[in-house]
Amino acid sequence: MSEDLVATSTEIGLYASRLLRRIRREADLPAGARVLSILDEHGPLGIGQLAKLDQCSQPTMTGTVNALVERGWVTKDADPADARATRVTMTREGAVALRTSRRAIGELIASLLGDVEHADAATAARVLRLLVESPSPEKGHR
Amino acid sequence: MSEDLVATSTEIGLYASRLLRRIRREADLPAGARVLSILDEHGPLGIGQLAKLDQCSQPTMTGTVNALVERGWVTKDADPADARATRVTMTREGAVALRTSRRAIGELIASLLGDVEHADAATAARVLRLLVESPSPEKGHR
DNA sequence: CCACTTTACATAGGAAACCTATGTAACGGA
DNA sequence: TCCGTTACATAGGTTTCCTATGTAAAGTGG
Repeated sequence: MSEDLVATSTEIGLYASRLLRRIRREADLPAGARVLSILDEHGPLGIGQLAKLDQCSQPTMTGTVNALVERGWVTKDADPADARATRVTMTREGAVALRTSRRAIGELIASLLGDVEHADAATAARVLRLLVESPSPEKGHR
Repeated sequence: MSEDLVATSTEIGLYASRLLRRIRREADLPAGARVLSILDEHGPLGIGQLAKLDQCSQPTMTGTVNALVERGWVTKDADPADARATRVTMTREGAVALRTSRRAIGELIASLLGDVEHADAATAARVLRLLVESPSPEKGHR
């Protein structure tokens, strides 16, 4: 593995960390925003499925979803086929909130990007997506 | 402002958020790692200067530095020229810890990158750096 | 049809990494 | 010398995550 690549990767980690704090401060990226994104993409899902897709623990997702319910951005209904399960569905207010949040963050980042080539921004987005979605390197046996 | 650009920017924000959580879980990126990076780049600095460079509040930096002192990764000495100020200096153990942490994160990300072109990874790093370092868009007056 | 495991969530408790507001002591200029 | 500024420390709170564990419904083998 090239030293250069490790160095570049280190930078990505470092800057991602600072960027997130900046977004949290200057826009406001609630934990629930990610969940709304997932529901927008996949439609109604259960708590466990949401947790898996967002790569967090199930209790964390329970809490996040409850917070979203209180805000009126999603509803929790019983799954008719399985009394244990829950179906989390985005409400119309949730869809509005998602659009608003996306726009705020998008515009913040776009303004910070300044005169960066759009193609370079797209490359960055693609690389980040890959980083998030690629499976974990197996450690040890498995 | 182009809709496409806003969409790309939104993705960058979303993926940065997920990436950071992934790094925290799979490598282990202590809050202090960023401070060590800064000290490595700039040499000994005061608390306030560190806070400014890391873009966090001064109390947060006080806490982070104290934690680093407890771990033996930095020392706090009085500034001989100013009794109020503190000089935070990285120790040899801190330098080792920084190298170790960088390597762990770098290798994690590099392995996740898989067969992404190195040039694309470098572009992503450059874009992220810009996002972190470009000044805030002025909101309103000043 | 009755244990027994598994699955889907909920609850409890706690840790990390931030923040704002405020206090204290030294510095520095009028 | 007085007073505003600067450099930190402290207090107290929030957000976002975690592990461990409990509960109830759903499958499953005998």
